[in-house]
Amino acid sequence: MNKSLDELVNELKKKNIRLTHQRLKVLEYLTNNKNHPTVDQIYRALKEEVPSLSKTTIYNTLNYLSELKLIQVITIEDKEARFDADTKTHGHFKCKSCGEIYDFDIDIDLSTNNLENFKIEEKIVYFKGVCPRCLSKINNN
Amino acid sequence: MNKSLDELVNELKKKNIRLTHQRLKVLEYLTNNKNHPTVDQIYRALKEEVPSLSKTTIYNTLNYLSELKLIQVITIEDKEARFDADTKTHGHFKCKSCGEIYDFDIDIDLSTNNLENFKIEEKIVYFKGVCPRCLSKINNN
DNA sequence: TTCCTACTTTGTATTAATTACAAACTAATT
DNA sequence: AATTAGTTTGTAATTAATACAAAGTAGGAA
Repeated sequence: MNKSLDELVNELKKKNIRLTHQRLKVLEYLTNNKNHPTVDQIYRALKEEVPSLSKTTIYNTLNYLSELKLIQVITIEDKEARFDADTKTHGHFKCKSCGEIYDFDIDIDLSTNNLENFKIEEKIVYFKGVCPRCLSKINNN
Repeated sequence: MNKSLDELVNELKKKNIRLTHQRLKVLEYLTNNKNHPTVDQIYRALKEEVPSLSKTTIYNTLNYLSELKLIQVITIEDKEARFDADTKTHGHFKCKSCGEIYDFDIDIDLSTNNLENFKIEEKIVYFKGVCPRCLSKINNN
């Protein structure tokens, strides 16, 4: 689902999860910035508004929210984790040229494999290549 | 492709890649152990036969071989990279209960998404859940 | 409103995978 | 056998992420 901030806040309230200023800010940032930010990006952006903010809090909050399935972790980069407020199953495409990460729909049924007796709980799909913008740049040179 | 050690060695020779004892041992280990080992597992296994072996060499070799597309890196675990001598596009299923990683075929065409103008070079598919062995254990308790 | 307490935040220290680097070594050719 | 470009090795550095304990606070109780 692509939930609004209000919907997310209501889910937290329903689950009796303490609604701290920091958690609200992180959720707000993620719902407003769908560009799959890293911990460091979130930290640097929020540090201005919340000067006391600690990176550990960002880690705590993001880990907690992803346990609660309110956000999604993306590890398409080997090094740094990225985060996505959109928790529906969808693919991520990483452009090897500009580094941008694009969402894409997985409209086919991925479950028809040789995994008959497996209980599938998560489907993670990452594609890598070159995005249209970078392709057109290359072609115009 | 699921290549034999000989085939891999021939590919290295063809590409004029220096055939060191260490590289051969790493390739040999990967072709004999299809259980997606980590750097540390490879290191500990080969250290006995090649006492001088350094972990940096393992990293160097694995990075080099994956650049050459002779092996595949699996980052289904956030922490540690795993390696696979099978370079054909296939999925990896991780059992959340026992940690085992299973290969599975991707027999459907994954390219029919909203990625019309993208140049797709790599398709990475990770599923997570519970494997049949663990499921039957749970059911028998 | 004030108090209380369990939960949260924060900063620092630590962990652990990976990379950087330079000196010693070696595969493959001359 | 000599040469050399490329490789291995060990140590040090990097860096994302976690552990931990002290200080702070949300939210309910009195």
